[in-house]
Amino acid sequence: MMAGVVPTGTDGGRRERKKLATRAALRRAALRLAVRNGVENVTVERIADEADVALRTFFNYFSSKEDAVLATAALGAEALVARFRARPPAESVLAALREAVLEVMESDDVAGHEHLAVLRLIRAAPSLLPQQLCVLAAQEDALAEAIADRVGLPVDDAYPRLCATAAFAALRVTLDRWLARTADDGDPPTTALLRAEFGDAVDTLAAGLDRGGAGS
Amino acid sequence: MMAGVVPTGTDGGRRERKKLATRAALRRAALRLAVRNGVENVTVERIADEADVALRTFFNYFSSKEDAVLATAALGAEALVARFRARPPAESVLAALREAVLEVMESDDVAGHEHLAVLRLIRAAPSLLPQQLCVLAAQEDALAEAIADRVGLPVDDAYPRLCATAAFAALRVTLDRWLARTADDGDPPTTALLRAEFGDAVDTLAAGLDRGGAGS
DNA sequence: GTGCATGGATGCACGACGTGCACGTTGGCC
DNA sequence: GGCCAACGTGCACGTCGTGCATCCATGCAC
Repeated sequence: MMAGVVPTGTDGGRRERKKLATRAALRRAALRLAVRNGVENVTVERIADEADVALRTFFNYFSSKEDAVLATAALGAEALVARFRARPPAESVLAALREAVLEVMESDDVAGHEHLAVLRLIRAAPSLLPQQLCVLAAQEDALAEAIADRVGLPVDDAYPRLCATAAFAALRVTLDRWLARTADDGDPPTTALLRAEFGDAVDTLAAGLDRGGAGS
Repeated sequence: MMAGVVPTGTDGGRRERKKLATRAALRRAALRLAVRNGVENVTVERIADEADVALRTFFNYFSSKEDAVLATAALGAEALVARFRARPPAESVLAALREAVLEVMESDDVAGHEHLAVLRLIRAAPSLLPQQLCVLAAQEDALAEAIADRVGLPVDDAYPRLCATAAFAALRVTLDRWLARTADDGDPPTTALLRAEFGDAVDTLAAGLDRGGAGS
């Protein structure tokens, strides 16, 4: 009965596709429930029900509900590193980084909207902060490697790591301030504003971070 | 019978002192057990026993065993901010920060040794990483405020936050690389080496972090 | 010193979490 | 069709974290 119309799928078989689908369903269920009810008021059992799998199955994919919610954030961070790698090699590190950030935030795919939701969620839920920082820290490794490739340094050099860490730090601060305006003002901040703010932060890093003391 | 020789203690009464003592006992018990048996193999109940209090009492002071272990790290971070504030106002931000870090690491008080133990512990126990990053993030606020005071900027300016975050990021990278040498070599790395490494990181931040692409 | 109010320590109970284990089912492959 | 590996599921168990009621030490007023 038409078996094998898509012999093994475009990626690697039905099994793989089902796994991916289950993981995505859990990730989205977690995000949806967390946005609707607040992270604290969501149980893992509820997430599993929403994704129509058993409680036990949830733990085959994520180790906690925070992990599931932040999987969306992790996707965004991975996308950022990928875009950074795709920037023209002639661009300087910080310029490529600035453009990569804006590409991700301006992208209209579903992941972009979900990513924004997670960022807002983290601001409202301090219990997510530790794991989010951990997600960023994990991507720092990937970014450091990408930076090392770009400038032609060995991966164990100090510069790539320092640059990657500082870059994510700047991104975190900028996003935090940008999102704070969302809370204050009614309308969502524009990507143009984000471009300006993150551009300033990057310029500050590029120009040298030090300043004299005593208000000079 | 000699009541009131130390009328209310030097700080604020017996109650206050007992609370502080219990908190310190729990903090140290958690650290000691974690170092000896590994963080994963320590239960909250064991920590409470070691500190000679009830299990329930533990949760009156800390919300998790990670919290208790990292309380030591938090002390170190607070000390760092305090030393930064105490540096001569004429020093630039990054110079004061470099000296403050070295002061903390070179201080011979007990807290210094405990702090080192925690740092080593975190490297070996990924489960502590999220909360450690959270501890640092919490101190970023205090450091940002101190930086704002030093350079004479309002606390809601972007520079103090960016600088504080980047500074902690640099500190984290440097300490990580410094501690990695401890694992490789047999002997513990010297503070002189730390001074050199963190000095380099700070110089890099001060000189401007950007670099051209294409290996130029 | 005596009684009283307050705040911390403790025990208890309960829901949630996270994991090891065994079993059934399904997909992949000959 | 038949075998095998991988996945989903239920079960049990230890741990976690918290609300609540209770007991006791402390500090205070007199």
